Amino acid sequence: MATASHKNLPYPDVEQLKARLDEYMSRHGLRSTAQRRLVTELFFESREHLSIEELLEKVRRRDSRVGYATVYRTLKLLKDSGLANERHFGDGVSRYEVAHEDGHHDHLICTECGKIVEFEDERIEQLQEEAASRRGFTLIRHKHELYGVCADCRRG
Amino acid sequence: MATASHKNLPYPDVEQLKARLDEYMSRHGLRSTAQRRLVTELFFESREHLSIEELLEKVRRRDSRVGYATVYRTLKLLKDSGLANERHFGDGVSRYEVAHEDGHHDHLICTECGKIVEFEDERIEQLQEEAASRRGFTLIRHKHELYGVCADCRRG
DNA sequence: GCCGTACTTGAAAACGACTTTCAGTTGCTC
DNA sequence: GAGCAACTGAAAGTCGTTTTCAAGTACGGC
Repeated sequence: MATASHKNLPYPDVEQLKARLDEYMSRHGLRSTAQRRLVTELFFESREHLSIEELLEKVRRRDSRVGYATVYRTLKLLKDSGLANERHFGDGVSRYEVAHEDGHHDHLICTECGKIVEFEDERIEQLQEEAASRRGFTLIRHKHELYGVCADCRRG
Repeated sequence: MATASHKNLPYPDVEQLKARLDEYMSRHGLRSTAQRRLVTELFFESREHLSIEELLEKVRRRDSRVGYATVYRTLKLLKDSGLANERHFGDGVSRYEVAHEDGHHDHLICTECGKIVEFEDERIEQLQEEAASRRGFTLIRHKHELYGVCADCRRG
């Protein structure tokens, strides 16, 4: 496993993510291109929930010739490889986040400024499991989003 | 308030819903047309989570000349009047349900057959409130969906 | 009951966010 | 270094709405 020797390393270990992607790509006969390296690196370094458009913008600051379809396809690749999760927060656009290896989290979304905060609550997960099994369902996954106004916006 | 004198009345009291809609429409200078009456009646009588297309199909069995746009606009009207809720279950189409006057519920969705079951758990609502306020958010609404396989499909 | 007009309707065009196609480009293996 | 399958960007296509527009009606007033 990668070592997090610096406290101020970008949050998910970018080098490890790159290595996992390389492994996936070679296993599937995929090629390493300048565009893919650029898109995936910027994505891995980001801690936000990016839309295709937003990531494209970041990418074009470094190389203005990259096309929308390339970012789209690269995010699809990341999703397929398990390194990215696709999320929908009800504004009609897909957003992507780096997939944590250690399990799952849900989201709090500020309806004013769009800020997205992650949260986890084992007790809620338990109650979900209970609600599902009580109704005869075997739970596979869930979607749990809380919409509200964040402290900054309430003050503002 | 409407009286539920028959036990086998369609579930949400259709007459009451119609009355609420009439009230909203006259308050907003809107007109009662044959199409609107047909669309809203079929919607109110339904206990399902209908897409525009599905409701259109029901409507056209009674009057084949009704257009998609009319159903779309009538559902928008119902949403605006608070009588319908719009939901998104991740298959790319909007679905509508009759808005219960007595609070809120969430959904369990079968990934095999698409069956949708409603559930409510006050304990989960509490924990959500707690998760939000702990992070400085004032909760406005939430979205909570559990995806799994229902008993029927597991047997099948 | 008949008018006038603002509200409605259905068909079709427009929209927005992807998703796919296609002709030209480029990693990678031999 | 050649060959070819994978990749890329631009543009076209898809899909589920959403809006436009010309023709069709409720419905309050006469």
